[in-house]
Amino acid sequence: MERVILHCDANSFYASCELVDRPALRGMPFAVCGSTEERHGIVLAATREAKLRGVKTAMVNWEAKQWCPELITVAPNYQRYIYFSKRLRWMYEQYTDRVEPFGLDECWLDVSNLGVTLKDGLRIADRLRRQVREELGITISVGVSFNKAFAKLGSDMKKPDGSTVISKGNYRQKVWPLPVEELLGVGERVRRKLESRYIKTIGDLAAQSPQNMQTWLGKMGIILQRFAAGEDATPVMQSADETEIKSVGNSITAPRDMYTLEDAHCVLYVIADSVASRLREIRMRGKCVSLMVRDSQMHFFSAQKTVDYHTAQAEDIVLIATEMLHAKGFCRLLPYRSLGITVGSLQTDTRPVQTDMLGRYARQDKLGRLSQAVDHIHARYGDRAIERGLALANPLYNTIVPKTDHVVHPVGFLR
DNA sequence: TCTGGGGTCCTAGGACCC
DNA sequence: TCTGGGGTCCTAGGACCC
Repeated sequence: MERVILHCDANSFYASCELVDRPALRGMPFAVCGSTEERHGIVLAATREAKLRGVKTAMVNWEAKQWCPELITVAPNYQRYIYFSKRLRWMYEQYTDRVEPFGLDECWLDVSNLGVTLKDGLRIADRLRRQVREELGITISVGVSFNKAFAKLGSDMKKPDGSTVISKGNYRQKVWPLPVEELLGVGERVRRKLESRYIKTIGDLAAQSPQNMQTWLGKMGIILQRFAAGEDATPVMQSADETEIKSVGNSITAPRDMYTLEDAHCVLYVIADSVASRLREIRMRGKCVSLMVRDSQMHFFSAQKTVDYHTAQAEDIVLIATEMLHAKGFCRLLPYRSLGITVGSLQTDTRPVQTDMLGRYARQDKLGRLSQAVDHIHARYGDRAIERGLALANPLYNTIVPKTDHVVHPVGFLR
């Protein structure tokens, strides 16, 4: 039996949520902007009008101001977006338990368990759109198809509030003429590679042999060719099986370049504090620490180290990161534009911890209790209620707040 | 002149172990 | 002098998504 899959995409999600909360913005040129500092901030969501006019919506602030000097910038309110995202998902789950989120504002729904046809799928899509509009005050676009890749393409076709069916009867007309980069999984690099082989449309890609694609692009090549040919068989995941978190990280482009190791150390502490506290929030610990450095020429470097214990303590993370910074010769890269730390190889903090006689266990235990106390104080009296001495010593420390400024909305890709 | 942030997956080479 | 093979883990970098 044919699958019936919907892809629902909320339009200009951040901007739409802001409009619901702040109707005064209606008709005004505004954008939700991320990051603390004007110089490095970025427009996260432009007005729907900009999107409709085909103006790209992810750009740095100065660029946005050039487009539109009277632009009103709005700080993001991720708690609200998460609230809207959950409401949306709850509405989708009234139709099926197979709802797979893709970021905050997109979901695939597999409704084939209801024994429906694509035509019925379209009716569901239209009903959903109306329901979302009436109950949440935002609009979604929906693609209806027999696989996930085409459903996603469909949801891009009638914006800001429409449904599109891509069936086995019409995909050759509707999908194959599209430029290849519209396909899920084709970014700039892959597009260039394909173009050099005269593969410009999704139809061109569908016509390639899997063997050639494998040679050119490896595993990804085969997947993409299947997507293009309408042979994507990847399932929509059950709502119940939450994807496990595999890593937690933060990175920061500081308000000014970091010229000294003291500056870098300070920023690493800010980042490690944020990562560690987020790890403790989700009750995880990790043993693989990776360090990311970007120099002032925007060159990217990274290194990682796996240690033989799991931790959720900023002190451990900073220590490991700093060791790497020196061991890999990153000191020579100063000044830095950005720094980042990610902790992976996670396990839950309920797993038993190996004790030892070298004092490490005792130290971990002590640090654990200390940070627990600090977490409590932060939760009760705010993040500024208790701070590191470093905050007094280096003004850089207080200018960046990764945990609240740069919020998480992971996108699991091609599982 | 100004170039974000968080996360996942893939790849290729190397180390290590049995 | 002659120098296996497979599995697993680690590492650095690249690509993609929103």
